[in-house]
Amino acid sequence: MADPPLRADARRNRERVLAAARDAFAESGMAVPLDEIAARAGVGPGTVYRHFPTKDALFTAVITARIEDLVADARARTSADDAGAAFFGFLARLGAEGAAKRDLSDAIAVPGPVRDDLHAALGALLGRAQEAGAVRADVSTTDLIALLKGLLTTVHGSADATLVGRILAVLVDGLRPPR
Amino acid sequence: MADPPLRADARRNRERVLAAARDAFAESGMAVPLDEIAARAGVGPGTVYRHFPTKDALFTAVITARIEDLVADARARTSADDAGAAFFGFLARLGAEGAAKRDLSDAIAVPGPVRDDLHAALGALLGRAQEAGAVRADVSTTDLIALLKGLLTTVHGSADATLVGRILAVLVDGLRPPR
DNA sequence: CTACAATCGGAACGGTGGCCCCGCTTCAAC
DNA sequence: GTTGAAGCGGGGCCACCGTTCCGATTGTAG
Repeated sequence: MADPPLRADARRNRERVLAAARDAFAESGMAVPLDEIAARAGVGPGTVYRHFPTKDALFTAVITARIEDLVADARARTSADDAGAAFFGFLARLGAEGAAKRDLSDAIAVPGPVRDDLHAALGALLGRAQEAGAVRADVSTTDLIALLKGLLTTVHGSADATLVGRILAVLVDGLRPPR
Repeated sequence: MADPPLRADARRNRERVLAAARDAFAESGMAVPLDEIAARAGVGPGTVYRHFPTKDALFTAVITARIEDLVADARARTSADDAGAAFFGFLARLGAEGAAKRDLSDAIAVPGPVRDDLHAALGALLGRAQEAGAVRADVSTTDLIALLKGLLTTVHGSADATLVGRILAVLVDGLRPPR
């Protein structure tokens, strides 16, 4: 049942493709042609398809790893700090990530397993923050994702470095319990 | 210099194309193939191009008219009510419109003349509301558009009728001057 | 009614991009 | 070294879609 181990060159190419995909997706999101990813990796398109059945699968592989990092980061915060700070810290982290890489906004916009991962991660943090009274109780994870979409799709490549901060300020104030 | 008047059938077809485009864009946004618009209008693709030089031009024609309606509506509110109510009323109106039609979210996301129109309309309302002290002074029109993007791209076709209300509640609270 | 020009329809073109096929190369077990 | 299989490359197929072209059609001026 276990797959036989990959040949050495195959493993190397797989890593190259993943690295090229990380860069390309970060710059241009899902819109980047698969042939360009292959070219950046120094392989042919056929090789990409040997390792990933579809372009979406490659995108999912790249983004899922990134989101897992973010979630691990957030989980670390959660145990140390209070739930409210963990939650808002995660939002800030998302904003910074979105400003640097274009793929997160595609990940949050397109329904699929990646979006579900992010949904789950946000849901856990949101729930704790709500129990602690740091966030209003009437917002759902779905609402939160909708609110973040605009942030992530707008901030990438903006010349204005203060943009993320201002948008987050509005979101944070709006998410706090009403007076 | 004045263009000669259109032939009767040409004028009729132009209206049919516009009506079909309104429906099609509302349902599927810019993603709808131009051939489908032509089919709905009962004309050939060539006829569409006789009246509109490009698909974008057709989209612009459809959306610009809609935004002008919204702006006129907002302007009417502005003179009657106070600036804060006019502003927040316009936001609610946008949310309702976005829930019903999918094209507004494309209009706000894609840079171009349509986006600029909306930008200008929002800017005027926002400025008045800020002068009246109803909205925090440190948000720009660009920020506002970013915040609305998520709302508009999420809300269309959602089964949850209360979604718009909850998202708007967060935005409204966040946009109010900080305590 | 005639004739001309405006208009129409839809087949065809060109570009793009995801994905597959297959002859050749390279690895690694023996 | 030999050899069988895993892996590779990239040309090419196909589907989609915006746009254009042109022969057929239809409105309308005279």
